[in-house]
Amino acid sequence: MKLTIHWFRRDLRLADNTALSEALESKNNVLPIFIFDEEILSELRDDDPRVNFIYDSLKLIDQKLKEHNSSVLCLKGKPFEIWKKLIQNYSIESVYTNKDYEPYAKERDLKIKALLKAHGIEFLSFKDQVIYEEQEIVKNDGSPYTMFTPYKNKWLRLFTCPDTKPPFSFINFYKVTFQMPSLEEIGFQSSNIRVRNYDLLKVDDYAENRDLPINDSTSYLGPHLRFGTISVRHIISQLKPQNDVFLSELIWREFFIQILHNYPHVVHQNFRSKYDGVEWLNNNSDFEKWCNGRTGYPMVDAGMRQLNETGYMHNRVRMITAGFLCKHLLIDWRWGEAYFAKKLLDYELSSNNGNWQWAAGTGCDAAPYFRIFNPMEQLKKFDKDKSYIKKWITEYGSDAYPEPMVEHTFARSRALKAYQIGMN
DNA sequence: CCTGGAGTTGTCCTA
DNA sequence: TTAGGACAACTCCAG
Repeated sequence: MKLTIHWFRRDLRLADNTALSEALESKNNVLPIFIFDEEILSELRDDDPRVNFIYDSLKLIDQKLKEHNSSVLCLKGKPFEIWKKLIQNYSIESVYTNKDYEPYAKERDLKIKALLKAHGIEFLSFKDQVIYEEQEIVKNDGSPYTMFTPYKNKWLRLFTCPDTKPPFSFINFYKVTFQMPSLEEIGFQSSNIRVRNYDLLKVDDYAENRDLPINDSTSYLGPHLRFGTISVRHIISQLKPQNDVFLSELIWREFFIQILHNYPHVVHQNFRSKYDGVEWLNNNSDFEKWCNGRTGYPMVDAGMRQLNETGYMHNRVRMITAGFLCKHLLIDWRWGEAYFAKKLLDYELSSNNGNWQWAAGTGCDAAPYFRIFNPMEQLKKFDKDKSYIKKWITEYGSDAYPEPMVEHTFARSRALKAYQIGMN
């Protein structure tokens, strides 16, 4: 008996899943699989909360399938080796996936597609993660956008509310129940930090609250978009006309996905080489203070502590902490980017990279280099009653809280000078 | 090809 | 107290 395989990656849901729906319409039974990729996992701590979240999400899918005498086959190893074994053990006709736009994933998929092809197996991938992908929103001459506003205008001009996939019958799943390995068997243990459930109702207050870090008014959609436990089509189909500011943020997400695809050099280099000459100080002990939230600037420290303790950080505070690292401490944005990548539950290469380059002033459509946030001004504006900083800095106001590690005016003019000298 | 308007999220100084 | 301009030009993009 021939099988169709649906390979789950970052689309960890049954509802409104493009590739899965397509697979279930093929003539064969569908075996869903997931591969815990050793090459990615080996970089992580053994209590990484994101692995916990992936595991929990798979467990939910598996439980649902088990109600229908089916299951998810969970494997661990290097994807290429795993696929070699799968080809031997099963009679596979085709493999269905949702497209992934990150450099590592693109390369992985190319290799596996070639491997499958050599065995006469079809590899199909579908647009699912985004509304418009890399080549769909382009300038009239066919080249990609590098500025957000014209990109967004084109996006909105083309946009029609997407159809979500209708519910399906479970009858076409392959009727085998595999036991799911435990988290420990995968080499991980449970984490104290948890991904929170999303709340689409919060989207209504987004525009007025997005600048106020104390208002717990965020939707917490980030990790769910990252791992596909909700579909972006579903989110957008729930939006009202007055949610335009929130929609804008989803368009930013697609803007940076598109930038990463079309300009892959941004992963390691400045989008604008003009700034390649900026000499970073890259002081290790300064960096450590920033990481640990002990800079002496409460807005920066509160943000870093929120990140360290919860895996989340408010949008406004991400800008302030990032700007502080690049401008006040003159530390290479890549250091900060790597730290956020390690800690953020909603870490996404394209957005993280795009926004760090924005903060550093080296990116496409970035903040001008001379725009330097004043952390005390930001505190006055966005946390007037100091409730956010007091929430995260318990020793605030006591001797235990450090003095500012660098004086603002001095750091500001030092940064301006470094950028002016480094620019070409 | 030329042209003109515009560009996520600020801050500081001066009048 | 507050409003306006400087910061620094440059590149992008549509017409």
